[in-house]
Amino acid sequence: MATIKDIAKRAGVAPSVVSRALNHKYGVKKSTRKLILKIAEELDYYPNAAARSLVTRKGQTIGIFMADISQPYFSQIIKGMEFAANQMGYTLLFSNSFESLDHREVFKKMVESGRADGLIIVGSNNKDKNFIPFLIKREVPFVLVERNFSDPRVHCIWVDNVEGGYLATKYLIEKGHRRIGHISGNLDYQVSLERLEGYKRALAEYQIPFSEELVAAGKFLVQDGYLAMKELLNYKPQCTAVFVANDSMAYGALQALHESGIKVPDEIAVVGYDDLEFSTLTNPSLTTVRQPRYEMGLKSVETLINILQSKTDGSIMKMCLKPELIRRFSA
Amino acid sequence: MATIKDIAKRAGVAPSVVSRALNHKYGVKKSTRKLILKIAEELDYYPNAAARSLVTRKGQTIGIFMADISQPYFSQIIKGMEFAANQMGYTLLFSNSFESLDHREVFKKMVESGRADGLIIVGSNNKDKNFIPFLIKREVPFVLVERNFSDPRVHCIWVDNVEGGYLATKYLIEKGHRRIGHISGNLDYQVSLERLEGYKRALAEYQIPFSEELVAAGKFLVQDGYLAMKELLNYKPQCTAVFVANDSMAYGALQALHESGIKVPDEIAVVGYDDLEFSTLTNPSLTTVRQPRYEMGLKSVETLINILQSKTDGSIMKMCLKPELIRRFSA
DNA sequence: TTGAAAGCGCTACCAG
DNA sequence: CTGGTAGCGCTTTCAA
Repeated sequence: MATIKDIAKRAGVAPSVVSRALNHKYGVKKSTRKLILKIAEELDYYPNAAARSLVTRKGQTIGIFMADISQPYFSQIIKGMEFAANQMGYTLLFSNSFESLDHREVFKKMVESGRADGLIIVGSNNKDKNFIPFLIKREVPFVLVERNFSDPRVHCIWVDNVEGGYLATKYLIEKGHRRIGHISGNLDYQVSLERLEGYKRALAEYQIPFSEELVAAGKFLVQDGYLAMKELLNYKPQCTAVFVANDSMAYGALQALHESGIKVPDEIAVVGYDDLEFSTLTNPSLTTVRQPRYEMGLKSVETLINILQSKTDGSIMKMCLKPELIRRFSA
Repeated sequence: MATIKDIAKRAGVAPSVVSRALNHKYGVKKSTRKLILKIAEELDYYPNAAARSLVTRKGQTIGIFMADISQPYFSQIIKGMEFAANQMGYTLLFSNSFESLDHREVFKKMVESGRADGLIIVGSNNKDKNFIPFLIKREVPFVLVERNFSDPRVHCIWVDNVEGGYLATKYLIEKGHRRIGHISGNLDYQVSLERLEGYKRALAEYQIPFSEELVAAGKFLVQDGYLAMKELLNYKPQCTAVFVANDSMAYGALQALHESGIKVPDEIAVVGYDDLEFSTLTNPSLTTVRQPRYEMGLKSVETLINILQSKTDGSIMKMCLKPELIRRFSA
């Protein structure tokens, strides 16, 4: 592996000159730079990341903390992140299954080791309540995705969940439904509460009384949606529509309905939330609320890199993206 | 950030002693080690990865090259990899969308920069034919996943696709089907050819003549399965079953069948390949061939780490895993 | 515009 | 068992 010294020797200059030439900095004669570039090419030179990062204390690397890379929900977020990172010459370092690991340990491995220059934290369901304050105190540059953290020093990008719940429910109401059930997510999570609030807001707007028994709680898994739907079917008079807090649970609900021989959307209409790739493939295809996931990923990385490169005026990014209703055939 | 020197100063020893104590090496008095460990704890010391990797020339990091992290197909492979890596104290560095990038450039960024100690390459559809030979010449430790590369120096882990195709087809035959269609993947890919071969082998075993017109080719996408199924429906006499080379295309096929009002499995039985998570949710749920994806990911990382740590006897791993037929309700 | 030298944090070597 | 020192490959500073 060729080093900067090898190039320097061949070119008959000092290593420092080579460094400057390679980093496109001023202070190198045009002809010398040309020579150096040529030799670097010949020697197939590529800079050693560790050496560089040791002195600059930056590795052009962003640590990503998220619950589970493998969930389809995250795929578009990752894609957006990757796009932005590639554009700006950064590398992404994933800490998968972040939920189940000790946050402080992951932090050490990522940040204290010097591997990551900054962090992006996806999701709101952190078990360590003091983790965000901890990050602030440590003065680590970081951006929160899918979470609006109230501290004014924290950069946040999230989607308006209240609006999403509102859109879904309003759509059902305008289709003529009056008895609308809701399958919520885990009520410990902020997002679940917000989508529920949107649901209530729409009902209120149309003077439809909110009824506790029309709300069944799940934990975002397919199976939960299945069980919750069964539960809702027990209440009479039966609802004619249901707004489900995420697509996975909506798949479960669709299964339950199919099993019970209930026709969708004729007898019961279903609206999901997320717009996963599979939602075009269910039977019937799922009407749902799309979150701009790709954009969230993209923006989060862009924002963080701007901070890392001090290209910001110090203002804090609080970015609330808007959800969009996607009409298909389940409602 | 505390360094090894800070600890040394406080403990009244040399930095080298601290290094040895922290790395659990011999040559440190028990009491000294204890003291050092205590101080390290107090100072919240964590080693700098760049500094260490600069001198050891190892970063405990594995580079993963794959087509697209975000495809559900890869999720289980990644999980297996993560598990093994965590166990052994290694970090995974992903190069997503490897297919569309310049392989040599990714290589530089990963290996020549010193970021990754070794590589795992997932998938067989590399556009750069000479990439594997290039890796061999460079003497980079690497493992191939989902590909049996004939060179005896290359470690490979793959699933027996011929067997998989055979299992699927044989199952249909034993259910009484005689006119069985096949929707293949892109015939440029080795896996497609192999699954097709398994299909032919099963037919031959039962003396069912192979018919070219019963094979329609797709490119592994949902839409391809949809179109291929429509195509197969044009041929009379209609087939009574179809073996589809991956689950995504099977979803498309199911859609086409549903649209045409053809009952599955009564009129046409469908078998897929991969056993994606969603395959339990289709209507009817999909009978398919499961690949041990988690295990592949796990084994690939284990193998590579063993190589990196010279824990092998130099023998080359050629590991062929067996697929398994998962019976559900589409066939 | 160039060069010499210091030093980032760590490990490895060798002498004590 | 311990300590001093060199040096990994690079950037940065300061002097020429």
